[in-house]
Amino acid sequence: MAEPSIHRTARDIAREEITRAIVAEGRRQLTEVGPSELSLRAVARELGMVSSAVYRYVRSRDDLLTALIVEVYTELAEELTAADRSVTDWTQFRARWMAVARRLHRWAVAHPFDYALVYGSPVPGYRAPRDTVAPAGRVTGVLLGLLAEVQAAGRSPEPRPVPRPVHRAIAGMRQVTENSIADDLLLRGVQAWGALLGAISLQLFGHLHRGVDDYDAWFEDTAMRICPV
Amino acid sequence: MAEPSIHRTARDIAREEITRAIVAEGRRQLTEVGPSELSLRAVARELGMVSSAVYRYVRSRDDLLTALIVEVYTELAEELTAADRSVTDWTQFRARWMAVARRLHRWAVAHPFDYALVYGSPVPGYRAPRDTVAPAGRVTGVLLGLLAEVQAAGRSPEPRPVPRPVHRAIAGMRQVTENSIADDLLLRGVQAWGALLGAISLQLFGHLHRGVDDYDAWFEDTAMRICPV
DNA sequence: TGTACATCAGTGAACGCGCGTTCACTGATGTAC
DNA sequence: TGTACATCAGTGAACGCGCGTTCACTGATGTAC
Repeated sequence: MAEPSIHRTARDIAREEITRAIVAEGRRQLTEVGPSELSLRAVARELGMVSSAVYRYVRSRDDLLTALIVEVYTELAEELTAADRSVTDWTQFRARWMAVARRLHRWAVAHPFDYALVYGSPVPGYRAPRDTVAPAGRVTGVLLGLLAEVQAAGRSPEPRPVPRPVHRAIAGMRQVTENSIADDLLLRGVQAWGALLGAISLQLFGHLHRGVDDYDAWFEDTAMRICPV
Repeated sequence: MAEPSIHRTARDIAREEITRAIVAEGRRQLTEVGPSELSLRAVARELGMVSSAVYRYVRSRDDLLTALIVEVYTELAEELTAADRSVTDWTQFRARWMAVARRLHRWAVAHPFDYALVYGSPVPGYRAPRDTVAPAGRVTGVLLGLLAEVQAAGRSPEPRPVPRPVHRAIAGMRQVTENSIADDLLLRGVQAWGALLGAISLQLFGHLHRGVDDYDAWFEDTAMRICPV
Protein backbone atom coordinates (compact mmCIF):
# COMPACT_ATOMS: atom_id res chain seq x y z
CA MET A 1 0.00 0.00 0.00
CA ALA A 2 2.68 2.45 0.97
CA GLU A 3 4.96 0.62 -1.49
CA PRO A 4 3.47 0.86 -4.97
CA SER A 5 6.64 -0.65 -6.43
CA ILE A 6 6.04 -3.87 -4.54
CA HIS A 7 2.27 -3.93 -4.75
CA ARG A 8 1.46 -6.22 -7.69
CA THR A 9 -1.93 -5.75 -9.21
CA ALA A 10 -3.76 -8.41 -11.23
CA ARG A 11 -2.86 -6.48 -14.35
CA ASP A 12 0.83 -6.60 -13.48
CA ILE A 13 0.65 -10.33 -12.95
CA ALA A 14 -1.18 -10.93 -16.19
CA ARG A 15 1.33 -8.74 -17.96
CA GLU A 16 4.25 -10.75 -16.69
CA GLU A 17 2.51 -13.99 -17.46
CA ILE A 18 1.68 -13.03 -21.02
CA THR A 19 5.09 -11.56 -21.69
CA ARG A 20 6.55 -14.86 -20.58
CA ALA A 21 4.13 -16.71 -22.85
CA ILE A 22 5.18 -14.59 -25.82
CA VAL A 23 8.86 -15.21 -25.25
CA ALA A 24 8.20 -18.89 -24.65
CA GLU A 25 6.25 -19.17 -27.88
CA GLY A 26 9.10 -17.42 -29.65
CA ARG A 27 11.50 -20.00 -28.28
CA ARG A 28 9.17 -22.76 -29.37
CA GLN A 29 9.00 -21.41 -32.89
CA LEU A 30 12.77 -21.20 -32.93
CA THR A 31 12.79 -24.98 -32.77
CA GLU A 32 11.07 -25.08 -36.13
CA VAL A 33 12.04 -22.12 -38.24
CA GLY A 34 15.34 -20.44 -37.56
CA PRO A 35 15.94 -16.96 -36.21
CA SER A 36 15.61 -14.94 -39.39
CA GLU A 37 12.13 -16.24 -40.08
CA LEU A 38 10.81 -15.67 -36.61
CA SER A 39 7.65 -13.63 -36.93
CA LEU A 40 5.63 -11.61 -34.45
CA ARG A 41 2.47 -12.39 -36.33
CA ALA A 42 3.08 -16.10 -36.10
CA VAL A 43 3.71 -15.81 -32.38
CA ALA A 44 0.51 -13.84 -31.91
CA ARG A 45 -1.43 -16.31 -34.01
CA GLU A 46 -0.20 -19.26 -32.00
CA LEU A 47 -1.17 -17.57 -28.74
CA GLY A 48 -4.62 -16.76 -30.08
CA MET A 49 -4.12 -13.03 -29.94
CA VAL A 50 -4.45 -10.55 -32.71
CA SER A 51 -1.11 -9.48 -34.14
CA SER A 52 -1.30 -5.93 -32.89
CA ALA A 53 -1.86 -7.08 -29.32
CA VAL A 54 1.68 -8.33 -28.84
CA TYR A 55 2.85 -4.76 -29.17
CA ARG A 56 1.50 -4.17 -25.67
CA TYR A 57 4.22 -6.51 -24.45
CA VAL A 58 7.03 -6.17 -26.89
CA ARG A 59 8.21 -2.99 -28.56
CA SER A 60 9.17 -4.62 -31.84
CA ARG A 61 10.36 -7.81 -33.44
CA ASP A 62 13.94 -6.89 -32.61
CA ASP A 63 12.89 -6.56 -29.00
CA LEU A 64 11.60 -10.10 -29.02
CA LEU A 65 14.77 -11.35 -30.65
CA THR A 66 16.78 -9.66 -27.96
CA ALA A 67 14.68 -11.31 -25.27
CA LEU A 68 15.20 -14.67 -26.92
CA ILE A 69 18.92 -14.19 -27.21
CA VAL A 70 19.16 -13.23 -23.56
CA GLU A 71 17.15 -16.27 -22.57
CA VAL A 72 19.21 -18.62 -24.71
CA TYR A 73 22.51 -17.34 -23.35
CA THR A 74 21.19 -17.55 -19.83
CA GLU A 75 19.94 -21.07 -20.25
CA LEU A 76 23.19 -22.19 -21.83
CA ALA A 77 25.23 -20.55 -19.10
CA GLU A 78 23.24 -22.44 -16.50
CA GLU A 79 23.77 -25.71 -18.34
CA LEU A 80 27.49 -25.21 -18.54
CA THR A 81 27.78 -24.09 -14.96
CA ALA A 82 25.91 -27.17 -13.83
CA ALA A 83 28.15 -29.37 -15.97
CA ASP A 84 31.25 -27.76 -14.51
CA ARG A 85 30.00 -28.27 -10.95
CA SER A 86 29.05 -31.87 -11.64
CA VAL A 87 32.72 -32.77 -11.32
CA THR A 88 33.03 -33.26 -7.61
CA ASP A 89 36.78 -32.82 -7.35
CA TRP A 90 37.26 -29.27 -8.57
CA THR A 91 40.97 -29.82 -9.13
CA GLN A 92 40.22 -32.28 -11.94
CA PHE A 93 40.47 -29.53 -14.51
CA ARG A 94 40.56 -31.80 -17.54
CA ALA A 95 37.44 -33.60 -16.35
CA ARG A 96 35.73 -30.26 -15.83
CA TRP A 97 36.67 -29.14 -19.31
CA MET A 98 35.30 -32.31 -20.79
CA ALA A 99 32.10 -32.03 -18.79
CA VAL A 100 31.55 -28.51 -20.06
CA ALA A 101 32.43 -29.39 -23.64
CA ARG A 102 30.15 -32.41 -23.64
CA ARG A 103 27.27 -30.41 -22.23
CA LEU A 104 27.76 -27.67 -24.79
CA HIS A 105 27.69 -30.24 -27.55
CA ARG A 106 24.63 -31.97 -26.20
CA TRP A 107 22.82 -28.69 -25.79
CA ALA A 108 23.69 -27.51 -29.30
CA VAL A 109 22.51 -30.75 -30.87
CA ALA A 110 19.30 -30.60 -28.86
CA HIS A 111 18.65 -26.94 -29.72
CA PRO A 112 20.23 -26.32 -33.09
CA PHE A 113 18.29 -23.15 -33.83
CA ASP A 114 19.02 -21.73 -30.41
CA TYR A 115 22.64 -22.45 -31.15
CA ALA A 116 22.38 -20.80 -34.56
CA LEU A 117 20.69 -17.80 -32.98
CA VAL A 118 23.61 -17.00 -30.73
CA TYR A 119 26.63 -18.59 -32.42
CA GLY A 120 25.60 -18.81 -36.07
CA SER A 121 25.56 -16.05 -38.62
CA PRO A 122 23.96 -12.87 -37.32
CA VAL A 123 20.26 -12.46 -37.98
CA PRO A 124 19.95 -10.20 -41.03
CA GLY A 125 18.80 -6.71 -40.15
CA TYR A 126 19.09 -7.31 -36.43
CA ARG A 127 21.50 -5.23 -34.42
CA ALA A 128 22.18 -6.63 -30.95
CA PRO A 129 21.73 -4.07 -28.17
CA ARG A 130 23.87 -3.88 -25.02
CA ASP A 131 21.42 -6.08 -23.13
CA THR A 132 22.85 -9.20 -24.73
CA VAL A 133 26.41 -8.54 -23.63
CA ALA A 134 26.14 -9.57 -20.01
CA PRO A 135 24.26 -12.84 -20.68
CA ALA A 136 26.76 -13.74 -23.41
CA GLY A 137 29.48 -13.09 -20.87
CA ARG A 138 27.94 -15.54 -18.45
CA VAL A 139 28.56 -18.32 -20.94
CA THR A 140 32.18 -17.55 -21.61
CA GLY A 141 32.48 -16.83 -17.91
CA VAL A 142 32.21 -20.54 -17.21
CA LEU A 143 35.29 -21.20 -19.31
CA LEU A 144 37.16 -18.21 -17.97
CA GLY A 145 36.36 -19.22 -14.41
CA LEU A 146 37.81 -22.62 -15.07
CA LEU A 147 40.96 -21.12 -16.52
CA ALA A 148 41.33 -18.72 -13.63
CA GLU A 149 41.20 -21.61 -11.19
CA VAL A 150 43.76 -23.53 -13.20
CA GLN A 151 46.00 -20.51 -13.01
CA ALA A 152 45.42 -19.97 -9.30
CA ALA A 153 46.17 -23.60 -8.62
CA GLY A 154 49.43 -23.26 -10.50
CA ARG A 155 48.43 -26.02 -12.89
CA SER A 156 48.81 -24.15 -16.17
CA PRO A 157 50.43 -26.16 -18.97
CA GLU A 158 53.89 -25.24 -20.17
CA PRO A 159 53.32 -21.82 -21.77
CA ARG A 160 54.37 -20.91 -25.28
CA PRO A 161 55.90 -17.47 -25.64
CA VAL A 162 53.34 -14.83 -26.60
CA PRO A 163 54.60 -12.25 -29.09
CA ARG A 164 54.15 -8.62 -28.12
CA PRO A 165 51.60 -7.79 -30.85
CA VAL A 166 49.46 -10.67 -29.65
CA HIS A 167 49.86 -9.56 -26.06
CA ARG A 168 48.64 -6.13 -27.06
CA ALA A 169 45.83 -7.52 -29.20
CA ILE A 170 44.13 -9.21 -26.28
CA ALA A 171 44.27 -6.31 -23.84
CA GLY A 172 40.47 -6.27 -23.77
CA MET A 173 40.36 -9.85 -22.60
CA ARG A 174 42.87 -9.28 -19.84
CA GLN A 175 40.69 -6.46 -18.63
CA VAL A 176 37.53 -8.56 -18.68
CA THR A 177 39.27 -11.28 -16.71
CA GLU A 178 40.92 -8.78 -14.37
CA ASN A 179 44.34 -10.20 -15.19
CA SER A 180 43.52 -13.43 -13.44
CA ILE A 181 44.73 -15.50 -16.38
CA ALA A 182 48.14 -15.38 -18.03
CA ASP A 183 48.27 -14.58 -21.73
CA ASP A 184 49.18 -18.03 -22.89
CA LEU A 185 46.45 -19.75 -20.93
CA LEU A 186 43.94 -17.14 -22.04
CA LEU A 187 44.85 -17.72 -25.67
CA ARG A 188 44.62 -21.45 -25.24
CA GLY A 189 41.18 -20.95 -23.77
CA VAL A 190 39.82 -18.75 -26.54
CA GLN A 191 41.28 -21.01 -29.16
CA ALA A 192 39.70 -24.02 -27.51
CA TRP A 193 36.37 -22.26 -27.21
CA GLY A 194 36.46 -21.32 -30.86
CA ALA A 195 37.44 -24.85 -31.76
CA LEU A 196 34.48 -26.28 -29.86
CA LEU A 197 32.09 -23.94 -31.62
CA GLY A 198 33.80 -24.68 -34.91
CA ALA A 199 33.44 -28.40 -34.41
CA ILE A 200 29.79 -28.02 -33.48
CA SER A 201 29.13 -25.80 -36.47
CA LEU A 202 30.81 -28.30 -38.79
CA GLN A 203 28.48 -30.95 -37.48
CA LEU A 204 25.25 -28.96 -37.27
CA PHE A 205 25.66 -27.18 -40.55
CA GLY A 206 26.28 -30.40 -42.41
CA HIS A 207 29.96 -30.24 -43.27
CA LEU A 208 30.70 -33.70 -41.92
CA HIS A 209 27.88 -35.43 -43.65
CA ARG A 210 29.80 -38.02 -45.52
CA GLY A 211 32.78 -37.90 -43.20
CA VAL A 212 31.59 -38.80 -39.74
CA ASP A 213 28.81 -41.09 -38.67
CA ASP A 214 29.14 -41.22 -34.91
CA TYR A 215 29.18 -37.58 -33.94
CA ASP A 216 29.34 -38.19 -30.21
CA ALA A 217 32.46 -40.32 -30.44
CA TRP A 218 34.08 -37.89 -32.82
CA PHE A 219 33.23 -34.87 -30.71
CA GLU A 220 34.47 -36.51 -27.54
CA ASP A 221 37.82 -37.13 -29.17
CA THR A 222 37.95 -33.63 -30.61
CA ALA A 223 37.15 -31.99 -27.29
CA MET A 224 39.92 -33.99 -25.67
CA ARG A 225 42.44 -32.93 -28.30
CA ILE A 226 41.37 -29.31 -27.90
CA CYS A 227 41.59 -29.31 -24.11
CA PRO A 228 43.41 -26.12 -23.10
CA VAL A 229 44.57 -27.35 -19.71
CA MET B 1 27.57 -27.31 -88.92
CA ALA B 2 27.70 -31.09 -88.60
CA GLU B 3 28.28 -30.52 -84.89
CA PRO B 4 25.31 -28.69 -83.42
CA SER B 5 26.69 -29.21 -79.92
CA ILE B 6 29.75 -27.10 -80.75
CA HIS B 7 28.07 -24.57 -82.99
CA ARG B 8 27.36 -21.57 -80.77
CA THR B 9 24.67 -19.27 -81.99
CA ALA B 10 24.32 -15.62 -80.94
CA ARG B 11 21.48 -16.64 -78.69
CA ASP B 12 23.64 -19.19 -76.93
CA ILE B 13 26.31 -16.60 -76.32
CA ALA B 14 23.85 -14.06 -75.00
CA ARG B 15 22.37 -16.73 -72.79
CA GLU B 16 25.71 -17.56 -71.23
CA GLU B 17 26.56 -13.91 -70.85
CA ILE B 18 23.32 -13.05 -69.12
CA THR B 19 23.39 -16.11 -66.90
CA ARG B 20 26.82 -15.03 -65.79
CA ALA B 21 25.55 -11.50 -65.17
CA ILE B 22 22.73 -12.82 -63.00
CA VAL B 23 25.03 -14.92 -60.87
CA ALA B 24 27.51 -12.04 -60.65
CA GLU B 25 24.82 -9.65 -59.53
CA GLY B 26 23.75 -12.22 -56.96
CA ARG B 27 27.29 -12.32 -55.63
CA ARG B 28 27.41 -8.56 -55.55
CA GLN B 29 24.20 -8.37 -53.56
CA LEU B 30 25.62 -10.94 -51.16
CA THR B 31 28.17 -8.31 -50.17
CA GLU B 32 25.35 -6.16 -48.85
CA VAL B 33 22.51 -8.27 -47.60
CA GLY B 34 23.25 -11.79 -46.46
CA PRO B 35 22.12 -15.04 -48.04
CA SER B 36 18.65 -15.35 -46.57
CA GLU B 37 17.61 -11.97 -47.92
CA LEU B 38 18.89 -12.53 -51.40
CA SER B 39 16.05 -11.85 -53.79
CA LEU B 40 15.51 -12.70 -57.43
CA ARG B 41 13.44 -9.57 -57.90
CA ALA B 42 16.26 -7.41 -56.60
CA VAL B 43 18.72 -9.10 -58.92
CA ALA B 44 16.40 -8.56 -61.89
CA ARG B 45 15.84 -4.94 -60.91
CA GLU B 46 19.54 -4.23 -60.68
CA LEU B 47 20.13 -5.76 -64.11
CA GLY B 48 17.31 -3.73 -65.60
CA MET B 49 15.20 -6.71 -66.46
CA VAL B 50 11.69 -7.46 -65.41
CA SER B 51 11.47 -9.94 -62.57
CA SER B 52 9.92 -12.70 -64.63
CA ALA B 53 12.71 -12.54 -67.20
CA VAL B 54 15.31 -14.09 -64.92
CA TYR B 55 13.27 -17.27 -64.96
CA ARG B 56 14.55 -17.81 -68.49
CA TYR B 57 17.99 -18.28 -66.94
CA VAL B 58 17.40 -19.65 -63.50
CA ARG B 59 14.79 -22.16 -62.49
CA SER B 60 14.16 -20.71 -59.07
CA ARG B 61 15.67 -18.75 -56.23
CA ASP B 62 17.13 -21.94 -54.81
CA ASP B 63 18.78 -22.54 -58.14
CA LEU B 64 20.50 -19.18 -57.92
CA LEU B 65 21.59 -19.87 -54.36
CA THR B 66 23.09 -23.16 -55.48
CA ALA B 67 24.99 -21.42 -58.26
CA LEU B 68 26.30 -18.88 -55.77
CA ILE B 69 27.39 -21.53 -53.32
CA VAL B 70 29.21 -23.42 -56.04
CA GLU B 71 30.95 -20.26 -57.16
CA VAL B 72 31.95 -19.29 -53.64
CA TYR B 73 33.39 -22.72 -52.86
CA THR B 74 35.23 -22.74 -56.15
CA GLU B 75 36.69 -19.31 -55.63
CA LEU B 76 37.77 -20.14 -52.11
CA ALA B 77 39.33 -23.41 -53.21
CA GLU B 78 41.37 -21.53 -55.79
CA GLU B 79 42.50 -18.99 -53.22
CA LEU B 80 43.63 -21.68 -50.81
CA THR B 81 45.33 -23.71 -53.50
CA ALA B 82 47.25 -20.65 -54.61
CA ALA B 83 48.22 -19.89 -51.03
CA ASP B 84 49.44 -23.43 -50.52
CA ARG B 85 51.52 -23.30 -53.70
CA SER B 86 52.98 -19.92 -52.78
CA VAL B 87 55.30 -21.74 -50.40
CA THR B 88 58.15 -22.66 -52.70
CA ASP B 89 59.61 -25.44 -50.60
CA TRP B 90 56.76 -27.92 -50.44
CA THR B 91 58.33 -29.75 -47.52
CA GLN B 92 57.76 -26.72 -45.30
CA PHE B 93 54.46 -28.09 -44.09
CA ARG B 94 54.01 -25.65 -41.25
CA ALA B 95 54.60 -22.72 -43.56
CA ARG B 96 52.08 -24.14 -45.99
CA TRP B 97 49.52 -24.56 -43.24
CA MET B 98 50.03 -20.98 -42.14
CA ALA B 99 49.78 -19.71 -45.71
CA VAL B 100 46.48 -21.50 -46.19
CA ALA B 101 45.13 -20.40 -42.82
CA ARG B 102 46.08 -16.78 -43.41
CA ARG B 103 44.48 -16.78 -46.83
CA LEU B 104 41.31 -18.30 -45.49
CA HIS B 105 41.15 -15.63 -42.83
CA ARG B 106 41.82 -12.83 -45.26
CA TRP B 107 39.23 -14.13 -47.67
CA ALA B 108 36.60 -14.51 -44.94
CA VAL B 109 37.16 -10.99 -43.67
CA ALA B 110 37.00 -9.61 -47.18
CA HIS B 111 33.83 -11.56 -48.05
CA PRO B 112 31.94 -12.04 -44.81
CA PHE B 113 28.62 -12.84 -46.45
CA ASP B 114 30.20 -15.32 -48.82
CA TYR B 115 31.72 -16.90 -45.76
CA ALA B 116 28.37 -16.92 -43.98
CA LEU B 117 26.75 -18.44 -47.06
CA VAL B 118 28.92 -21.53 -47.00
CA TYR B 119 30.11 -21.84 -43.41
CA GLY B 120 27.50 -19.95 -41.42
CA SER B 121 24.06 -21.16 -40.43
CA PRO B 122 22.18 -22.75 -43.30
CA VAL B 123 19.93 -20.48 -45.32
CA PRO B 124 16.40 -21.03 -44.01
CA GLY B 125 14.24 -23.01 -46.38
CA TYR B 126 17.13 -23.85 -48.67
CA ARG B 127 18.10 -27.45 -49.15
CA ALA B 128 21.50 -27.90 -50.78
CA PRO B 129 21.46 -30.25 -53.77
CA ARG B 130 24.25 -32.66 -54.69
CA ASP B 131 25.84 -30.08 -56.97
CA THR B 132 27.42 -28.32 -54.01
CA VAL B 133 29.19 -31.39 -52.69
CA ALA B 134 32.08 -31.53 -55.13
CA PRO B 135 32.95 -27.81 -54.94
CA ALA B 136 32.84 -27.99 -51.16
CA GLY B 137 35.20 -30.91 -51.37
CA ARG B 138 37.68 -28.89 -53.39
CA VAL B 139 38.12 -26.59 -50.40
CA THR B 140 38.72 -29.26 -47.82
CA GLY B 141 40.76 -31.02 -50.47
CA VAL B 142 43.47 -28.43 -50.07
CA LEU B 143 43.85 -29.32 -46.43
CA LEU B 144 43.60 -33.04 -47.03
CA GLY B 145 46.18 -32.83 -49.78
CA LEU B 146 48.54 -31.15 -47.39
CA LEU B 147 47.99 -33.82 -44.78
CA ALA B 148 48.47 -36.62 -47.29
CA GLU B 149 51.83 -35.15 -48.27
CA VAL B 150 52.84 -34.85 -44.64
CA GLN B 151 51.97 -38.47 -44.21
CA ALA B 152 53.77 -39.58 -47.37
CA ALA B 153 56.85 -37.65 -46.32
CA GLY B 154 56.81 -39.44 -42.99
CA ARG B 155 56.61 -36.16 -41.14
CA SER B 156 53.48 -36.77 -39.10
CA PRO B 157 53.65 -35.57 -35.50
CA GLU B 158 53.75 -38.09 -32.68
CA PRO B 159 50.29 -39.71 -32.88
CA ARG B 160 47.91 -40.03 -29.98
CA PRO B 161 46.11 -43.32 -29.74
CA VAL B 162 42.74 -43.29 -31.47
CA PRO B 163 40.02 -45.21 -29.63
CA ARG B 164 38.14 -47.79 -31.66
CA PRO B 165 34.76 -45.98 -31.60
CA VAL B 166 36.47 -42.90 -33.00
CA HIS B 167 38.25 -44.98 -35.61
CA ARG B 168 34.90 -46.34 -36.67
CA ALA B 169 33.21 -42.93 -36.55
CA ILE B 170 35.44 -41.50 -39.24
CA ALA B 171 35.21 -44.35 -41.73
CA GLY B 172 33.65 -41.97 -44.23
CA MET B 173 36.65 -39.68 -44.09
CA ARG B 174 39.09 -42.49 -44.61
CA GLN B 175 37.15 -43.46 -47.67
CA VAL B 176 37.12 -39.93 -49.08
CA THR B 177 40.86 -39.68 -48.57
CA GLU B 178 41.45 -43.18 -49.88
CA ASN B 179 43.28 -44.15 -46.69
CA SER B 180 46.13 -41.81 -47.53
CA ILE B 181 46.07 -40.27 -44.07
CA ALA B 182 46.39 -42.05 -40.75
CA ASP B 183 43.56 -41.65 -38.26
CA ASP B 184 45.40 -39.42 -35.87
CA LEU B 185 46.61 -37.04 -38.52
CA LEU B 186 43.17 -36.94 -40.08
CA LEU B 187 41.58 -36.10 -36.75
CA ARG B 188 44.16 -33.41 -36.14
CA GLY B 189 43.33 -31.97 -39.53
CA VAL B 190 39.57 -31.88 -39.08
CA GLN B 191 39.97 -30.46 -35.64
CA ALA B 192 42.28 -27.77 -36.95
CA TRP B 193 39.94 -26.97 -39.81
CA GLY B 194 37.02 -26.64 -37.43
CA ALA B 195 39.13 -24.50 -35.13
CA LEU B 196 40.00 -22.13 -37.97
CA LEU B 197 36.36 -21.77 -38.92
CA GLY B 198 35.44 -21.38 -35.28
CA ALA B 199 38.01 -18.63 -34.79
CA ILE B 200 36.81 -16.83 -37.91
CA SER B 201 33.20 -17.13 -36.85
CA LEU B 202 34.02 -15.77 -33.40
CA GLN B 203 35.56 -12.75 -35.06
CA LEU B 204 33.06 -12.16 -37.86
CA PHE B 205 29.99 -12.77 -35.78
CA GLY B 206 31.11 -10.31 -33.12
CA HIS B 207 32.03 -12.54 -30.20
CA LEU B 208 35.42 -10.93 -29.70
CA HIS B 209 34.22 -7.37 -29.78
CA ARG B 210 35.50 -6.24 -26.45
CA GLY B 211 38.18 -8.88 -26.21
CA VAL B 212 40.47 -8.50 -29.20
CA ASP B 213 41.42 -5.40 -31.09
CA ASP B 214 44.06 -6.61 -33.51
CA TYR B 215 42.38 -9.52 -35.21
CA ASP B 216 45.23 -10.26 -37.58
CA ALA B 217 47.77 -10.66 -34.80
CA TRP B 218 45.37 -12.75 -32.78
CA PHE B 219 44.42 -14.97 -35.69
CA GLU B 220 48.03 -15.51 -36.67
CA ASP B 221 48.79 -16.73 -33.19
CA THR B 222 45.68 -18.89 -33.09
CA ALA B 223 46.44 -20.52 -36.44
CA MET B 224 49.92 -21.35 -35.22
CA ARG B 225 48.61 -22.96 -32.06
CA ILE B 226 46.11 -24.95 -34.07
CA CYS B 227 48.63 -26.19 -36.61
CA PRO B 228 47.99 -29.92 -37.10
CA VAL B 229 51.47 -30.79 -38.38
C1' DT C 1 -18.50 1.32 0.10
C1' DG C 2 -19.48 4.03 -4.03
C1' DT C 3 -18.61 7.01 -7.70
C1' DA C 4 -15.70 9.45 -11.44
C1' DC C 5 -11.86 9.34 -13.86
C1' DA C 6 -7.48 7.43 -15.70
C1' DT C 7 -4.99 3.72 -17.31
C1' DC C 8 -4.27 -0.14 -19.83
C1' DA C 9 -5.36 -4.69 -22.76
C1' DG C 10 -7.12 -6.31 -26.69
C1' DT C 11 -9.74 -5.54 -31.38
C1' DG C 12 -10.05 -5.13 -36.22
C1' DA C 13 -8.99 -2.76 -40.05
C1' DA C 14 -5.66 -0.80 -42.69
C1' DC C 15 -1.06 0.78 -44.81
C1' DG C 16 2.65 -0.25 -47.46
C1' DC C 17 5.98 -3.33 -48.44
C1' DG C 18 8.54 -7.05 -50.98
C1' DC C 19 8.62 -11.51 -52.22
C1' DG C 20 8.48 -16.00 -55.63
C1' DT C 21 6.25 -17.53 -59.33
C1' DT C 22 2.94 -18.06 -63.37
C1' DC C 23 0.98 -16.86 -67.72
C1' DA C 24 -0.57 -15.14 -72.11
C1' DC C 25 1.48 -12.34 -75.10
C1' DT C 26 5.03 -9.65 -78.55
C1' DG C 27 8.79 -9.61 -81.14
C1' DA C 28 13.23 -11.16 -82.32
C1' DT C 29 16.42 -14.93 -83.58
C1' DG C 30 17.33 -19.47 -85.51
C1' DT C 31 16.36 -23.53 -88.75
C1' DA C 32 14.74 -26.38 -92.66
C1' DC C 33 13.54 -26.51 -97.15
C1' DT D 1 19.00 -16.36 -101.28
C1' DG D 2 14.21 -16.45 -99.73
C1' DT D 3 10.29 -18.01 -97.39
C1' DA D 4 7.58 -20.51 -93.56
C1' DC D 5 7.74 -22.15 -89.32
C1' DA D 6 9.66 -23.11 -84.70
C1' DT D 7 12.10 -21.62 -80.89
C1' DC D 8 13.28 -18.62 -77.50
C1' DA D 9 13.87 -13.84 -74.82
C1' DG D 10 11.69 -10.42 -72.66
C1' DT D 11 7.10 -7.91 -71.21
C1' DG D 12 3.60 -6.60 -68.09
C1' DA D 13 0.08 -7.85 -65.37
C1' DA D 14 -1.48 -10.62 -61.93
C1' DC D 15 -1.92 -14.08 -57.92
C1' DG D 16 -1.39 -14.99 -53.38
C1' DC D 17 1.37 -14.68 -49.66
C1' DG D 18 3.20 -12.97 -45.13
C1' DC D 19 5.33 -9.52 -42.90
C1' DG D 20 5.99 -5.26 -39.26
C1' DT D 21 3.68 -1.66 -37.60
C1' DT D 22 0.05 2.02 -36.68
C1' DC D 23 -4.32 3.71 -35.17
C1' DA D 24 -8.88 4.76 -33.54
C1' DC D 25 -11.74 2.35 -30.89
C1' DT D 26 -14.18 -0.86 -26.96
C1' DG D 27 -14.29 -2.54 -22.71
C1' DA D 28 -12.17 -4.00 -18.61
C1' DT D 29 -9.18 -3.03 -14.56
C1' DG D 30 -7.11 0.16 -11.30
C1' DT D 31 -6.99 4.58 -8.40
C1' DA D 32 -8.34 8.75 -5.81
C1' DC D 33 -11.64 10.91 -3.32
